[in-house]
Parts: sequence; C-alpha cells; structure tokens
Amino acid sequence: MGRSRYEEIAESLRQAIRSGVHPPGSRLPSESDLAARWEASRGTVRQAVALLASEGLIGSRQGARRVVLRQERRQSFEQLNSFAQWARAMGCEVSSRILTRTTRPATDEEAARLDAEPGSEVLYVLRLRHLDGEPVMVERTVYADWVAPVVRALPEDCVSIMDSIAERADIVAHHGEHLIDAVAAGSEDARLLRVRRASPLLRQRHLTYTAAGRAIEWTDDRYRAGSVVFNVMNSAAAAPLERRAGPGVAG
Amino acid sequence: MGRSRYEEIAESLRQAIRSGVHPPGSRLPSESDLAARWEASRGTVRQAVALLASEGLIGSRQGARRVVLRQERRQSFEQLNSFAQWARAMGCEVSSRILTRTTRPATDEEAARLDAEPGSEVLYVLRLRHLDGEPVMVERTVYADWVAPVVRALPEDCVSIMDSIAERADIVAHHGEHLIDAVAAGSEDARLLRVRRASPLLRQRHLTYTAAGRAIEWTDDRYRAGSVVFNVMNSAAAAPLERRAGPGVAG
DNA sequence: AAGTGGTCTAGACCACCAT
DNA sequence: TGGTGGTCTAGACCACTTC
Repeated sequence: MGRSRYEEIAESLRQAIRSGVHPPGSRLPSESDLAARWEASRGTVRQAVALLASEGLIGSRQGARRVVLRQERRQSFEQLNSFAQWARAMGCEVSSRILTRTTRPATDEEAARLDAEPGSEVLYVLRLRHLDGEPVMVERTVYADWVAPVVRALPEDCVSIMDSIAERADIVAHHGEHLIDAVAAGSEDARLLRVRRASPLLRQRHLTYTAAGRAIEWTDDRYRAGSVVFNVMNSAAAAPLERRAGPGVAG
Repeated sequence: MGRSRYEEIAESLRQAIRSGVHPPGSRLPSESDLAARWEASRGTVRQAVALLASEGLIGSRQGARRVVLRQERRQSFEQLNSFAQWARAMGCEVSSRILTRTTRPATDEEAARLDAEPGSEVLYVLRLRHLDGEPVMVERTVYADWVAPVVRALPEDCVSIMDSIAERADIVAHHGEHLIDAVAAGSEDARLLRVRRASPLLRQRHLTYTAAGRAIEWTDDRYRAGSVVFNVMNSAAAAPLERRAGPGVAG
C-alpha cells in the first residue's frame, strides 16, 4: 500500500488504543520510545500522534506524557450523513420503507442545489424510517440523474441507500452541507409520523457530495420532536457549526 | 510576547490575506520563499501554513502552490455562543430585555450541568431578544453562583451578557457544548414570541465554559420557526457535529 | 525540466512536568 | 533533576504540478 510511514504508525496506535492496550486515561509511550520502536525519527512520530490528536483520541500537555482520551474515533460525518449508520452505532433497531419513487423535472431550487440544468429529470424518493419499531423520520430526497438508476434498482426496505450505492456503483459520500431548523408538520408528515398536524418537527436538510465535488442528493429529513438531538462541541480554537438567518429575518 | 516563531509568521500571513495582499483565489508564495523572507527554516514555515489551513484560510495540493480560500477566519464559535455577536455580524439590529432575574435553588439537572452542589443557589434570567424589532428568541439561563453578582449588576437592556462579563470581570467563554432540537411552544414562549401555543420552535441548549473548564452558564434558547437556521459543513476528514438520541427513543 | 509541496532524518535548545 | 513535549534547524528524496 502507498501509505506513508506516519500513517502506518498512527493506524497501529489507533488499533492499540481501540483494543485496550492503551486504555482511556492511560499514558502513551514517549515520542522517543515510539521512535525507537518504529525505527523512525521523532518528527515522523510527531506527525502520527498529531493525527490521533486531531481525531480527538489523545490529548497532550507540554512536559507530560500524552494521555488517551477515547477508544473510538468520532464518526460524526457518517453519523450526520447516514441515519442508518448512526442508528446502528446507537444500538437501535432500524428499518425503512420507500413509499414513493418517481422521476420528475427538478424544481428550480433542486436544480440549483444539485448543480443540474433547470427542469432536468431527478428521482424523487419519499421514505419513512423507524427506530425500534416507532416511526421517527420522514425523508424526502431528490437524486441527481447520474445516481438515479442505482437508486431505482434498490429494494423498498433498503436500510441504507448511501451504503448500497457505495457498494453497487462505487459512489461514495465525502462531504456535505447541513441546514438544521424547526418546522410544523404538514398533513403528510403528521399522518406518517403519527403526530398532530402543525406539531413541531426537527428538520435537517442536507446536500451530499462525492470527493470530486459532484452533488449526489438533496434531502429534507424531518424528525418527530424528542426523537433526536443534534450535538456540537466547539471552542474558541475550532468551531464548525454556525447559525444563519432564516427567511423570516428581514435583510 | 511569548509567541512562537511560526505563530508570528501565521499571524503575518493572516493579516496579508485579510488586507488583500493575497486575495482569495491567488497563490501564496512558496515555502522556500517564505522561509527566506522570514529567515526561518522550511519546517517552521510549514507549521505556520498548517495553522492557516486548519482555519480554512488556505488550501493545498501536492506539487502546486498553496491557494487562498477565504479572507476571514470563520468565527463560528462566537456566532454559536453569542446571539449578539452573531446578529452584529449579520448586520441585524439587535435588542434584548431581561424580564426576570431571580436567585433560586438549582434543580438537579442545573446543578449537574453547572457542576455545582445540588440545591445551591443559581441566578435565573429570562430574556427576550429581538432582531430588527421582531421578537425572535426566548432565552432562559442559569448562571453559576460565582458569575451571578456580575450578571445581577447588568442593565435590563444589556445587549450581550457574555461580552459584558468579559469586560467587567474578565470571565471569558472558551468552549461549549450545544444540544439542538425542536420543541412545541409553551404558553410563556407563545406569549413572548407572539406565536400560537404548541407551534414549532428551534431549541438550542448550551453549556458554556471558561478555558479552565469551569461552567459559566446553562442556557435554553428557543427561536421562532423560520428565524434562524443552523449550518454545518462536514467531511469524511473532519466532522464535529453529531446526532444523538432524544428521550423519546427507547434505550 | 524545473518548481512545489509531502515526507523523513538527525540533530538541538527550551519550557514544563514529575519525582 | 531527569524526562517529556514544543519548537526549530538544515539538510534529503520523492510525487506531483506547471510550463
């Protein structure tokens, strides 16, 4: 494999941490120990531990050994992009059912989001998702034309569309943009989620891209209030989430 | 100042970018150029540019010069922690009014969040916040006892409590945890925000800490639907926001 | 082919932590 | 006081981009 030396060292440390060789709270070997063991220079070892630090696995203080903070890398990208992967990680039983799957012209907003020609064909999918048997989320997605054939071929009860198209067509989600707000349940939402009309829903709209920057899908997910909470940790040093004005605020 | 060499170089580059010497889209000088100009080694220059890259200001590809992506560092920490600072950055006219300010024993949850003794005194503040004259958010905050005296002394129409206590008592917010979900408006919410009871609100609860890890406040902010949207960009490489199960999901 | 960033080495000094 | 991480240097080779 074309992996660099420091990535090898990082991966080995990651596995040692995950497998309990270095449990959370324990101190990692010193840089010089690691350098000696791996027959690498101290600089290379520092690149490796910097990588683990950026993943939140270890912490450091000048003068003291590095400390193990967590065993698992936080997989929040997957957790934010894929309901199925998140639910699995939570240990919940998840099921899904595609209710509608139709090809239709894109609306102007959809075309703009997917960076497609206005009025070009998109695949619209309406899907209801359950957690431990309870209906929890209504998902309305439009897929770009180049992904549509793969999605059209999937079974109705496909648990993870993203995982499936990654397997079948090697189309992999790489990054995304998410817009989170609250909306009132429409009549379709209310019927599917078994809540009253106009009751509060948490909405997560997201746009998913490949590594090359090609838009895959534009989704509107609506969660029953109380079923999920989005969580952010931020600091003066690094902070990735921000607040934006909605359409209700005068410009 | 005790600043290190690479931080000096980074700060100088930051200013050059901000002031337009290196506009977005342009290419930065090469590492060797910068090293020569600063009479530093290439390694030190690399530390500096790595810092800017981590702030999202510049991007890089092997073999090509680094490219300037943005002029401003994204200040999402402030924007997420301080309504006033966010609104100011948006160019909105913001006003606030403290409606209630009482000292009372902490509930169990509040004590746990603030890491205080159960039943110890906290300062509870109810505040209504306007954007361009419209009531947009209801804020209910409990302050830890050691901050309470400063907050109690502030005027009713204080625009930013966080800014004020930073000025007056040198208590500075450094990091925080945020929980975002949707709730139905209670009768107090409805009256203050001028919406119907049970209509959807976007709720942002947050816990704010000093750099030393001392909890400053625990807040429940409720936004009228449509007034704000939270925005996240994430990628397989780095992703800070995640989804959590709410109380409604069976464990 | 020349230039550039990505990786790696083998040293060095300092500030800070542990004991 | 000795060990540790934080910073810095002056080289080197390679993969990749640019021309």
